[in-house]
Amino acid sequence: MIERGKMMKEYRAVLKAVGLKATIQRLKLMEVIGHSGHITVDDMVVAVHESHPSISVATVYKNISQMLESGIVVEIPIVGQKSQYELKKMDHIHLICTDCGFVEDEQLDIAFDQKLNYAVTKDSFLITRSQINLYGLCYNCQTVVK
Amino acid sequence: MIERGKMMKEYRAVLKAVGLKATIQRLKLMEVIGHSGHITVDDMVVAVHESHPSISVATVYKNISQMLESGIVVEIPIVGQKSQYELKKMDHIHLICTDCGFVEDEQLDIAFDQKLNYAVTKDSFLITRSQINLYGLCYNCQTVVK
DNA sequence: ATATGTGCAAAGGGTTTGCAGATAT
DNA sequence: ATATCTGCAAACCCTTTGCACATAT
Repeated sequence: MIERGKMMKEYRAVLKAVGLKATIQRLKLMEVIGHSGHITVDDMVVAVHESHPSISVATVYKNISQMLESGIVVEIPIVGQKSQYELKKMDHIHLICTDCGFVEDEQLDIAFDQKLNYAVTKDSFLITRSQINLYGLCYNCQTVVK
Repeated sequence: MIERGKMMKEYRAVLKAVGLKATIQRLKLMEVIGHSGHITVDDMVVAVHESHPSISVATVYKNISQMLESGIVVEIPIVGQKSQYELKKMDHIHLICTDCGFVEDEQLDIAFDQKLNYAVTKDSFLITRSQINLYGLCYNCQTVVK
């Protein structure tokens, strides 16, 4: 589990732990993802280019795939939009604004967890990961006049 | 809200209600989606072709878009897979098997709803739709020896 | 009658792949 | 030293678009 805003050294350790070499491209990528919280591939490419203009799109894709496989990055599929990606952390809820697209994290509390376990028992379904997305309007988009 | 297994006449009414003409292509599509529960675009194309071989892929895409816009069909984005689509019904939970890909519906109960409302109040976030996907292993994939 | 919808084929855009040269360990 | 990684460009999807013909109302 990685927390937001970790520094390079810690990303190095994370990569090492899953057997991936700590290349500049990978470190920049993790920095970008960690800093943003959640981000699309396109935005990753743009952001990474700011500090390392020569990184290729292919490299970004290859690395995202590897990081997904190794579990250090997680996909957030979103209705009507491209998926976003985030560094692996505790399961939590996403509040997704259908107007501006902003994604906010919300802690998944204990009562919720119990609820999830209930579903397990009931259906003989072994849950390994929960993905809770609530779509609606963020505070800004509720109040701003269009 | 549409229930699974409605017949042609009812699909006609649904289409009329949102101002879409009741073409054979659309009726077949709704039938296929309704019958399957949840289905990918590719599988829709295959299934529709069985009863109506001349329907074009472009038509399927155009119709899915329109049905999403008009709200009679809903997208289910899934981690690491293509999105699936279902006819609009009450919000519910999806149990997604990460092994065989099977998607099962689970009723969203009242306690859950209260929880969602709590998030609203707390964050001034106006929820319009909830999407809860639980990933794991279905009963079959837990027991089958590989 | 006419506004919509369909099918075709071409265009578009995002993602993947293969390979030679570069890099981390 | 060498297994792994990067960048490039081509290949590959899946999805969208434009247009002439067909269809639902």
